[in-house]
Amino acid sequence: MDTINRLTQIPIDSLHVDAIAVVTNLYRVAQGLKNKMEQEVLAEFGLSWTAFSMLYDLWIWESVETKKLALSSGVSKATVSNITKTLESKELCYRKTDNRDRRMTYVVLTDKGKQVMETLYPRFHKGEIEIVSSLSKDEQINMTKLLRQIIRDNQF
Amino acid sequence: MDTINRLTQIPIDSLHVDAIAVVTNLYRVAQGLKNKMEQEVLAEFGLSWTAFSMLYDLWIWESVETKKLALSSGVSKATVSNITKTLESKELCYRKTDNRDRRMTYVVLTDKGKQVMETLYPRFHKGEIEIVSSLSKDEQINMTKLLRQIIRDNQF
DNA sequence: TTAATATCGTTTCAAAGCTAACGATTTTGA
DNA sequence: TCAAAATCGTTAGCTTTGAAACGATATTAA
Repeated sequence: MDTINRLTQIPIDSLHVDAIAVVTNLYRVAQGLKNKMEQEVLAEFGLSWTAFSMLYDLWIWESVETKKLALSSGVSKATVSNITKTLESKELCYRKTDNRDRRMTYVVLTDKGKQVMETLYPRFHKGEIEIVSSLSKDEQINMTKLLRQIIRDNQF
Repeated sequence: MDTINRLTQIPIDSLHVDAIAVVTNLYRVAQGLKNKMEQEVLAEFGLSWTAFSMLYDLWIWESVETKKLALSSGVSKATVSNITKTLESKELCYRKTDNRDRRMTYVVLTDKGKQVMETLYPRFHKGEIEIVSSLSKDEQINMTKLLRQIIRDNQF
């Protein structure tokens, strides 16, 4: 077969249609996920998806290094700097430089931040459940397995 | 069982851990995907992920209504307006108002835009393949099936 | 010891992105 | 027919985002 795709000029048998489908649909779901959550849950609290994601980390770990926040949320350290500044102005967290290594900064959750998460999280979780309720429990587990495989191999 | 999660105060049997895992890992992969592509492929062409996504639509359909671009990319119409403005300044596309309904605007790919896509797309596609190569062909197909299920049920 | 290198977080600047308000156009309904 | 409502894309004003440059601190190497 020497059939050539009209647009890409790539031979059809070397065009990985399945790979395209995975990437396209993956991003579409993530985008929909983010938009839905921001509009239906987070807007009321004046939080962006990333801001929530950081607050969540702080909720779990109490205090987290700036660098770890960036890695965990998949954004640049500049973004972490900006967002924690916003969160700090809302008194949801504060910054604390490490005395042992004064280059490092810890971000710490305030009591107010904790209270916000306690009322916010149940609603967020409800949204999560709604979104993936299209899948059975087994399908959810399988999906997670495949996603983790991608994360591991690409070091995301 | 009346065990209560320490943080959330939600009874453990009503905390849908599988749903959390799906959402978390899904977003992480999408974010990694976007970052990798923007850094390794798109940066060289001065294009963002969304800008590329729109150019791709234009490449396939030649001309697309602004509204459809927004839906397809999952961004607001204001963003489409901004990005097409940027693309227009780079002479990769131009705008054309519909004569039948003068409220509507079509975005059309220029020859230069077409040329850019012809050299850019093969590289982008290579990146796509790399990223999902962790999965077998069957796993890719299965993943797409599950993702489409979510998209359909949530109307993403 | 001290100069070079590395690491960390912030700042700067530009683009991306959203909501809301707006003007222009079309459709609807009385 | 013609005012009210709906629809479309842009603009205004804002936050988010990242690359690069920057200062401060720590580590390494000679």
